[in-house]
Amino acid sequence: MIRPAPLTKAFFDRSVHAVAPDLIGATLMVDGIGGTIVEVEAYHHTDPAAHSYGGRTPRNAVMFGPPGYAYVYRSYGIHWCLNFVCEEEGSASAVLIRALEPTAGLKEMQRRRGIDEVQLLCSGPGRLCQALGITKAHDGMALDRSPFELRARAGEPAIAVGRRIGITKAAEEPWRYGLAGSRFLSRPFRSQGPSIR
DNA sequence: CAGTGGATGCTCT
DNA sequence: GAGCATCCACTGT
Repeated sequence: MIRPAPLTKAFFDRSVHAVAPDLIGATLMVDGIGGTIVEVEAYHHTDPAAHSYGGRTPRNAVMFGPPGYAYVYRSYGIHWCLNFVCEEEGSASAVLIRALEPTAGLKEMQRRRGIDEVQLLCSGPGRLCQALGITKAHDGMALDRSPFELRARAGEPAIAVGRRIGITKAAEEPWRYGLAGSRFLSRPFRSQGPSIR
């Protein structure tokens, strides 16, 4: 059996618009718990919706560092959100991880989330961070080392494209990517949507 | 289902 | 003091 290749820093050393769709179908684990990435959003440094758009601050500092690191921030005072920092001409871009299909550590995820429904364990950026135990402590950690474990997808899945969720600036940009037809998305994509691959 | 509003904390102006 | 890259509970069909 062929084991999928680990995602190295070189994988993230590309445009965020290339990395984001390539993450669909990849495996994300934290301390052995996680699943398949089924939904992400790209935030380019020239994008008004990106946290880095207004320049470097203490919160977004990791985005201005090298690619292949986790950027974690607090959302609405309650939730954590996980991003993967990418390279774009030495600037500050990142991919927001929005949903996983849980495959490993279901019982622990259910305990952390306080629910049993597998469908709702990781279907949303806040939910998946709670399920995987991601907090501010993971901000700035390398993605190619423990506790993170990332593996490339096998095959070429059909990828749905649509507008990003929950933002007001540049809301019309089609920079949300999902595994077409997945039951684990945070929200469905419009119809079959425009699809790539 | 769709729509609404509250919880809650931190960052930046 | 405003504004969130969210989630959940609740309402009304």
